[in-house]
Amino acid sequence: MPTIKYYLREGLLPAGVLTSPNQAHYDEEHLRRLRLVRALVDVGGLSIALVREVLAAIDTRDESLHNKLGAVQEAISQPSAVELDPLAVKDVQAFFARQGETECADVTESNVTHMLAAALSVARLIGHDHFHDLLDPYLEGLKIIAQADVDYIAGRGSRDDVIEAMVVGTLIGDTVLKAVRRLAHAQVSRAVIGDGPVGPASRN
Amino acid sequence: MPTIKYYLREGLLPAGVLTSPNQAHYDEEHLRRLRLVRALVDVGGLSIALVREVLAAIDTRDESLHNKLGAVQEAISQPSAVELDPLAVKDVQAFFARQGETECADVTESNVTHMLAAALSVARLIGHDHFHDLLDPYLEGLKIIAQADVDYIAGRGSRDDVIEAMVVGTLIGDTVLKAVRRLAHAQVSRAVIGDGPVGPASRN
DNA sequence: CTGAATGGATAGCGGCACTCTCTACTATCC
DNA sequence: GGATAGTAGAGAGTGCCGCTATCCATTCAG
Repeated sequence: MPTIKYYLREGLLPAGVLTSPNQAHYDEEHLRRLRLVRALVDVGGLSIALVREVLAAIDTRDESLHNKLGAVQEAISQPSAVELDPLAVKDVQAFFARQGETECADVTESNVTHMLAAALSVARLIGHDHFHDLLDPYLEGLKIIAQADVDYIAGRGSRDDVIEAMVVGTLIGDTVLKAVRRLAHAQVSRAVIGDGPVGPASRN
Repeated sequence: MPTIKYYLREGLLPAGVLTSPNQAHYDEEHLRRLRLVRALVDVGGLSIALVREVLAAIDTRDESLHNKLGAVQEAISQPSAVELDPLAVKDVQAFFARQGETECADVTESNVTHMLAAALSVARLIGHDHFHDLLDPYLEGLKIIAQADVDYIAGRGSRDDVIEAMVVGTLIGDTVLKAVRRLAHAQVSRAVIGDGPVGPASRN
């Protein structure tokens, strides 16, 4: 309960309707919002500040869904102070070019592309200078996944539901994806070199 | 530089060879390890404690690659104190059954399955009680991705390289995957409702 | 009228990732 | 040989973040 007060103070939850100077009323919408916040924090691993940004993006009324999705994506893709390797930047640009994407002259323009370039930069730094070869198969697999995401979102009724589904689908989806990827790795690994189940795996 | 001293103290880096009581020598291997640590922290977003676990898993000599992969996966899948929804647990079990996986009687046995169950639990809590419909298409896409990962790892020479590639591929791969997924979303979104580029997207 | 509870605001706490400082020593340059 | 600069190692301190505890005035129930 004190946590809720804290969230109210931080502006993550709208203030309740004051029925009297010391009694505020919170409706179903408040509860829903609270659960969304908890979901973003617990599963998405977002900081309070980031949650605030995401909520702001959600609450902006006068934007197209497409833009809103973009805003949410920007918000949840922290910049990470890694310095970019020019070669990694080139990798990203080449990837875009291959996909017939818009030019993407400046990778740092968007947090998402910046994040991608940063990841590839670090990969290079560790000596993995062909990590970008994975981009194409990744995209191939992700097209299937993104299509499923869109279908899922489309199955939602109201506009509010769609927006929330976008956020949830993106953030919880990331976590689910991570987990299922681990399972897929385990499956393939078992098929190739396998011995015994991977599940509990002897620690230490 | 003080950070390196800190990492040494925390046991993330092996102590250098003391050439004299106040002079230690660090070789290429140390540098490589340091860069790996920075990669795990910066891109993987792991805490110092988690990095220690991952390194411990890497450094354990007497285990099969398969088990080592499992250990790393366990280490980087934080439990998250979300309480599990029994229905979500059932979803996970049904998913396993569908894939002809090992029984998976206890979801909490592995951090990975626990993570998956936790994510689905939270989804249910927010009213998304059909999120598990996404599991199958996710796996379908991820099979392509996992295959690419395995091919990538197989292209590495020494055993040490393979192990590191596993870790890097898993953790940096997660980040890359996240970013590319955003791009795929943007692509599909543009195709469906699109207007204008998503990239910079007007914030606020 | 009294006691329990609430909203609002301020201050405090615990954990984490560093960062600073201090000591004891050594290697080096005049 | 002596002054200077540099390093290892260890403990304490710092800043931020996400809460949590306390306080006060009000107010509602009995």
